[in-house]
Amino acid sequence: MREKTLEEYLNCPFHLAMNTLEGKWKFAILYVLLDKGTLRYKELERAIPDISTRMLVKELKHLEAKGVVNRKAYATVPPTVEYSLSTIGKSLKPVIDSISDWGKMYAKAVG
Amino acid sequence: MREKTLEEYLNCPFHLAMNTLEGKWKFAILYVLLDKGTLRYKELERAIPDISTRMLVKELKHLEAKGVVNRKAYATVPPTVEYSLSTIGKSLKPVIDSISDWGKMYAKAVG
DNA sequence: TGAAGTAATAACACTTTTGTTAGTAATGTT
DNA sequence: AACATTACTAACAAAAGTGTTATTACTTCA
Repeated sequence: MREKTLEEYLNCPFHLAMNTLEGKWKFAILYVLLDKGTLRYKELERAIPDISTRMLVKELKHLEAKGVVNRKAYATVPPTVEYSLSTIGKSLKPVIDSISDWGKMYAKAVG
Repeated sequence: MREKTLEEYLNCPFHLAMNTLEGKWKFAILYVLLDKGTLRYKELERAIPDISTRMLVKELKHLEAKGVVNRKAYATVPPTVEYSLSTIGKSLKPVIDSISDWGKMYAKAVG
């Protein structure tokens, strides 16, 4: 069997998925959007205590670029921008549940 | 409903599980050990091209400390140290599969 | 006129993660 | 006597991730 290159390791489906899950804040954003559906930027900020503007904007842009989050802007004053999960974003739910379930199981197992 | 604190966000089951999955190399280590069962340190090193000694040692220690990996040392010369997955480590397989499956699906969906 | 509100952006600093290079101990093999 | 082998360790450097602070534009409300 052929050796896997570093490229293949890092661009494998696992890491592709991890791109939308890893880091300090992505889970919180996905969790809130899964729970609430559609939220304005400010509502997201309030729903995720302690996140900085910088990180919230950065992660939203990242998730939008990946097609996981939808962004809709309205020409109001003050501005209105709504964020929600795309269809593919919503499909992350069972993955997130699988990860969380293991975490619960692990917490019990190790005490 | 009470507000979640930052602590609760970061020590939640999701992030607890992510501790054993995230980063550049943990997946490769888990993947190889799931596939091959038990491997000596040097065999792991050879099975994961481009990983540095530093990172391999560091991640193995981390995973061992989390109870995910077992380490067994023999008093030979040169040293023999065998690594394998613990029972709870093996239980990560369906989680890893779930993440990878989403990655495959995503790759098809976005082209 | 001035303050309040929303959705950002930019510059800089700090922290965490990862990489690089060099080296160690012990013994069997050449 | 020198060398290869294994499983590491330590010091330092670079890169990536995250945090802090200040600032913007526009309009409505006080």
